[in-house]
Order: sequence, then C-alpha cells, then structure tokens
Amino acid sequence: MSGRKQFNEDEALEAAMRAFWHQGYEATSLSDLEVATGLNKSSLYNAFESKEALFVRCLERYAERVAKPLAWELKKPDFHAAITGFFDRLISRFDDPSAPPGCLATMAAMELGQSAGVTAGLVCANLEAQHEAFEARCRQAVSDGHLAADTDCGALAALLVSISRGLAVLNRAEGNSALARQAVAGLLNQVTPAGAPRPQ
Amino acid sequence: MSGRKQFNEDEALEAAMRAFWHQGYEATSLSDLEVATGLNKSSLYNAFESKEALFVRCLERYAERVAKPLAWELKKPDFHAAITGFFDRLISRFDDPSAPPGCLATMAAMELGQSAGVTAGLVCANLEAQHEAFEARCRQAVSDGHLAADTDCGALAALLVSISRGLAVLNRAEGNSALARQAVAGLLNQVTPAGAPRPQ
DNA sequence: GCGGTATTGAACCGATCGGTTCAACATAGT
DNA sequence: ACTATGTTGAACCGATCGGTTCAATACCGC
Repeated sequence: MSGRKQFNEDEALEAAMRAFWHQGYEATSLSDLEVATGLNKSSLYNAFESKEALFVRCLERYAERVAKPLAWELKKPDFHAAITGFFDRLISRFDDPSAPPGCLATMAAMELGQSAGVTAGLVCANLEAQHEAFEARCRQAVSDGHLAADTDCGALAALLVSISRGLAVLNRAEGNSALARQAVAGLLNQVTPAGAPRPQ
Repeated sequence: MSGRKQFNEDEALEAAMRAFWHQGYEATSLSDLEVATGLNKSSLYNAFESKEALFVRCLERYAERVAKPLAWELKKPDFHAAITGFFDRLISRFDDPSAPPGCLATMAAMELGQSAGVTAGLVCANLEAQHEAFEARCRQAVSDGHLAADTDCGALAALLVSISRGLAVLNRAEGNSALARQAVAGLLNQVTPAGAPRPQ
C-alpha cells in the first residue's frame, strides 16, 4: 500500500518504443533501453518480464498510438479524401524530425521474419489488421459509388498495405521523404484520381 | 604459381549472400557464415577483409544476380507486359522455396537505415537504380503511347519502387505469397489495366 | 619426393550480450 | 521516527560477438 510509486510506466514504454523504432529489436541492447528510459536494468526487468516481453508491449503500443490514428483518416466520407488523408499523414510523420524514420512494425516484420514466437505473430496480426481496415474502407467506397462495383477490394487493400510498407522502407533508407512523396503522388494519380468515381 | 587454389570464391559469396538474406546482417554471425560457406573463419577473414566487407560484396552480388534479372523484364515492348512480367517474376521468386523470403536489399535498408558507412550508401544507390529503371521504362511507355502524355513518370516510378519493397515486407512477414499476390493483382487492375493506354 | 602455398583448427583477445541476484537506498504512509 | 515498498547500483553469470594470430595440415606443380 505505502512505499514509493514513482517511475511512470507509460513514459518508460514510450521511450523504449522509440529506442526500438530507431535501432530495431536486436540492435537495441538493455543498456540502450536503460539510457532511453532512464531506468535501471533491474527496474526494467522487474516491470517488464524480459526484453522480448517489453518489445511486445512496445509493438502493441505502436499499433495503438501510431498505427490506429493513421487509420482514422480512412473514416473520411470521401474515398479519395480518405486515402489522401492516410498517406499525407504518413508522409508528414516521415517529415517530423522527432519521429524515428520508417515504421516499427515494418522493421519488426523484416527483422523477425516468420520466426516462431509471439512477436512474429503480432507482426502478422498487425499486417492483417491494416489489410482489413483498407478492405473495409474500399468496400464502403464501392457501396458509396466511389469505386467501380466490380472492384476487387481485397486486392486493392493488399496493394495499399504494400505501398504503405514500401514507403516506410524508402523513408528508412534515405532519411527524408522525397521519394516517398513522389510515390504518394503517383498513387493518387493512378489509383484514386481526384474526382471520385474511376472511369470505366 | 603452384600451391592449392581450391575454394570457389563465387560459391562462397553465393552461400554468404543467402545466409545474410535469411537472417539479416547483424543476426548472421561469423559462425553462421562458416557453416554456410563451409569455410574456416580464418579463410573468410583472409579472402574478404571483414564481415562488413563481405556483406558489401554480397549486396553487390544481389544487385547483379537477383535484382538486375528482374529489371530485364522491363525490356518487354508492351508496357503492361513489362510491369506484369516484373511483378509476376518477383512473386514467383517468393514462391520459390529455395529462395530466402523477402529481399536482401530491403532488409538492409531497414536494418542499416541511414547509418553512415559504405553499406548505407549502397542501399540508397540500389533504391535509386531501381527508381531510374522504372522511370526510364515509364518514359518509354509515354513515347510509345502506352501511358498518357502528361504522366508523371518520376512519381509513377517511385510508386512502383515502393510497391516492390512493400511486397518484400509482406512476403517476409507471412512467409507465403498470398497477400503479395493480391497486391500485385490490385496493382495490375488499377495502375496498368490490360489494354494498354490508360483512359483520360 | 620435394617445395611451396592455400587452407585449416584452435586458441585467444577485449567487448558486449540478456539475464539474475542482492544489499543499499530513498521515500511515502502511518 | 518507524516501516514497508519501489528503486538503484553493482557485481556476476555463461554465452557469444567480430577479429586476430599462428602452427599444423593438405594438396598442387614440379
């Protein structure tokens, strides 16, 4: 009941998430996490069971605090505005110098691959969630008349997932958002041209 | 002059490349490389200067032996066939169980980020090369009348780069090519519908 | 067989890894 | 002030890391 209760778990998680986001899972050592969180190794081990367990918490936090707000853009009633909003917001995160480059979930996907374990499962679930969000939005666009009735929503959604992950790769590699910006421009030209319903 | 000359450098490089491709740069230890190449640690250090130098050689080999043949598909005279050929061939590599999942260059891009060093430069150069190859092909399609005259070829090329890297992420994460296949189908539906010249 | 060389195995280096333990410490409630 | 509790620092564990060295070995051309 009594005793000291300081040390904000939320702040620690945020700091750890950013550390992992900067350097990847393996490259981030417990020492790095100590520095990032300002916590002692013992405290870290005490609060979170292990490095992997901490990383899982960080991935969950990332999905909740970073990925989900992006998906909110898809709620816009106009399909073109929704897609534009999503990718514009993604690009502006790339431009934010306070945000680490790339995407934590994408880094984890490449690093951990399909290795057994909780993390790999989370990575796949994250991918699936993004796919379903896009697919649901595309289906809505079809019933709204913003997309042709015969649109393969699953395929289009997979394409959008692929693009968003590819953008993260581009941003991670070159550090700026130049190429990613071009890619988004290309996307908006080709896939969802302004003026809503696609011809033909 | 005389002496022994066995130990095929080409085979060693191939094996090392596949090892890096499977596990990433950091996660592949010298011991792993010993097992993969069948060479002694001393031999590796003797033939290639260091682990990083070996990795650079592997990246160069990857660009030459894996990436370049993919780009050859772009030489097909019909634009739609060229793009289809590129991505179909990429997908079939994902289906090849003898090929490691994902893409070595993309893994390196995520892992090494924009960290200083030779490798980071190579990764960016690789990205730029792919972008230029796509852009040149798009320009040709414009002059062939396969793409609208006002097409932003740089943007479209960046989009295609982004998609191809995103596909590697998808394949890496889920191990199969299901989602990647869907994404390519979406791409072919939206960006380069069969029947050549895009409407409008 | 002989000489010379490519290759090997093994030992070793300092450093770091994730994980664990525990005594010392600081603090908030009583 | 006392005590219970959260936190800290430091030492330690076994293991592995990339890198280096060197004597022993296997093999080729002669």
